[in-house]
Amino acid sequence: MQENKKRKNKELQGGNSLVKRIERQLDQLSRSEKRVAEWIIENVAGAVDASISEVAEATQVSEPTVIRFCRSMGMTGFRDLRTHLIAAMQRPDNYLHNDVASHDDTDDAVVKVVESSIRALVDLRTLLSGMPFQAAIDKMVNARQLIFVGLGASGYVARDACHKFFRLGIPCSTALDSQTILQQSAIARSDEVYVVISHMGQWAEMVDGMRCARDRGATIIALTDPVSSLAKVATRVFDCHPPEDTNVFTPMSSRLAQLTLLDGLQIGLALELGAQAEENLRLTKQALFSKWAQDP
Amino acid sequence: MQENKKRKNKELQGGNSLVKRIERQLDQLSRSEKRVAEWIIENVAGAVDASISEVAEATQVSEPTVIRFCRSMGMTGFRDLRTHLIAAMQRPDNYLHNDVASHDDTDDAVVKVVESSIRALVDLRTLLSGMPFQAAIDKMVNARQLIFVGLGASGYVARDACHKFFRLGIPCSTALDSQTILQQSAIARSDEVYVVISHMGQWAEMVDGMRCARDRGATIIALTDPVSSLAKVATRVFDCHPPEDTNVFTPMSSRLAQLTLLDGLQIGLALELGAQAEENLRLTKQALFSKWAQDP
DNA sequence: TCTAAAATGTAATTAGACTACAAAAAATGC
DNA sequence: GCATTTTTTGTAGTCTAATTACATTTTAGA
Repeated sequence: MQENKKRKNKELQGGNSLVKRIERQLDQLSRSEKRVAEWIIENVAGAVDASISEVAEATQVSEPTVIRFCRSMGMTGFRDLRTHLIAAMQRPDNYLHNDVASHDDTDDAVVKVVESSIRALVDLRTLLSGMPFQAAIDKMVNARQLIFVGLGASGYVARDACHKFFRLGIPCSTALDSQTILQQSAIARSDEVYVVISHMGQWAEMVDGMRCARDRGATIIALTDPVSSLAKVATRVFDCHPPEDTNVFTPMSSRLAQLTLLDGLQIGLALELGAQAEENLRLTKQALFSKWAQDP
Repeated sequence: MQENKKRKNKELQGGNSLVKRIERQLDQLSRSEKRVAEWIIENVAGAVDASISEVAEATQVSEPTVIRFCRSMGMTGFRDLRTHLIAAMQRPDNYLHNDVASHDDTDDAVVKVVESSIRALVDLRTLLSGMPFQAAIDKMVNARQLIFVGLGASGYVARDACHKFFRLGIPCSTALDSQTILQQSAIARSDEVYVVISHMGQWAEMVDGMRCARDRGATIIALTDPVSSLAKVATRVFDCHPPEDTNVFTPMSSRLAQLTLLDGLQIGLALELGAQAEENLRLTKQALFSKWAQDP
C-alpha cells in the first residue's frame, strides 16, 4: 500500500503519460478492451467526464469490461483511471488536433476548439528557438516609435499589441487600413520599427508600404508566412505559417500564436529596457487597480 | 520587493488555481464549510484520494455540508471538486519556472511566456465542463443582435469577438466605453444578447449598464470573475478568474482564455445555426482568399 | 424574547463502481 | 471434427459513494 502509493505518485509526476501507455499496450488487449482503449484515446476529454456506464454505452461493451480494462492498465479501478487521465490532461503534449465536425454537439465542439488552441501554442513553443527575438528587441530598444500594422482580423492583434507595448512608455501607434499604412510608411524614418501581422503576407498595399518604409531605413518585423512577399521585404521574420483552412469550423488559433508571440516580445523588451519599463508597467497596472479598489 | 517576492513564492508553492481560489473565498464561507476548506488546503493530496464520507469524518461535519462546500466553490459536486483538485496538484513545482524574473535573458523569458499561455489554456480546458455553453448558444440563436462589451484591454477581446461572430451572418456590434455601454443598454431589448468581457467585473458603469439591460429583458452573458458584481447581474457566467498579478512581467494570458472561449461559443453557435451559418463562414473565408489569389 | 433567515444535520434516494458467477467464444489436444 | 480447457465477455446483484428532501438547530435582527 505504502509502496503502491509511492509508485503512483512517481507516475503522476514524471511524464510517461497514461495516454501514451494505453497506446503502447494496445495490442496486448482483448477485442473489447481494445475498443475501450481506442475510444478513450480518441476522446480523452469525454472520458474524463464520463461514468462507467457511459463509457460502456459508448463503446458497446459491458461495464465490467471497462473495469477490466482499467485493471489491465495497472489501475486499481475506474476511479483510479480517471484520476490518471485528468493528470495526463494537464500535460499539454497530450492534446491532439481534432477537427470540429458538423455533427458534433456543442460541448464536444468547444472541447475541440480549446484543445486545438492548446495544440497551436505547443507547436509555437517548438518554433521559438528559430525566432529572432533578440534581434527584434535590439531594434525596438532604440526606436523612436513602434507602429503595429495589420488588416482585417490581424488588425485586432495589432491593436492589442499596441495597447500592450505602450504600457512600457514607448510611443506606439497602429496602421490598420491600406490608406493609413501607405501614408505612414511614406514618412517612415530609420529609427522607427514596424511590427506587421499578416497571415498570408500577400496584400499588395501592405507589402508596398512596408517595402517603402524599409527603403527609407525603417525596421520591419513581420509575423507572417516565411515564404510570402511580405517576408521578403521584412528585416526580421517570425514564422507564423498560415492556417490550413481545410475546415470552415476551424477557429483562428494562429491568432493566439501571434498574440502570445507579441506577449513574448513585449516582456523581452521590458526586460531589456530595465527598471524604467518595469516601473511603467507597475504604474499602469496600479492605475487600473486603484480605480476599482475605490469603486466597489 | 524582497519581501514581496517571498510572499509570492509562498503563494505559488501551495499555488494552484483551485487552492488559491478556496483561500480567496475563505471568509465568505460559513463555519462548517470553512472547516472543510481549511482541511482541504492543509491536505490537498489526501483530499484527492478521499471520499465524501472520509472528508466529512475528518472535518467533523456532515456529508451534505461537504457537498455544499463544493457548490460554494462553484463546482457541480464532489466529483467535480476532485477533478479540479487533481488538476491543481499536477503543477507544484513547474510554476516557479513559469514566472519571468528580471534577470532572465530574452529567450528564457519568451519560453516562459509561451508556457504560461499554454498553462492558461490547459486551465481553461479543465473549467469547460462547468460552463453554460449550450444555454448561452440557445439564447444567441434567436437573438436579433449580439452586443460585445469590454473596457480597456477587454475591449480588444470584444472587438475580436464581434469580428468573429458577424461572419455567421448575425448582426453584431460593440460597446467599448462607458458612454456607449450606458446608452446601448438604455435601449436594450429582450431579444438582444450582451456578451460582456471583464476581468474584475467591478466597473460601476458597466455593471449598471448591464443591470439596466437585464431589467429590460436582455440576456447578459458574462466572461468574468464569478464572485464579481457583474456576475451577479449576468444571466449566464463563464468563469474567467482574474489574473493573480503578483508579477509585473506576467503577460495577460487570461485574455487568451477569453478569446478561446469565444472561439468555442462562435463555433458552437455556427453548428447550432446549421447550414446557413456554415455557408456564411465559407463565403467570408472565400472573399478573403479569392482577393489575394488574384493579387499575388 | 420572539421571528425570520441561514446553517447544519438526519434519513432516504439514487446512481456509480465493483463482484461473483455463468455463458459464450476461442484456443488446444486428441 | 469433437471434447476439453482457457480466455473473454456479459448478467445480475451487492455495496458504497454521492446526492436530495426535509427536519432541526443556530444565528441575527427587531
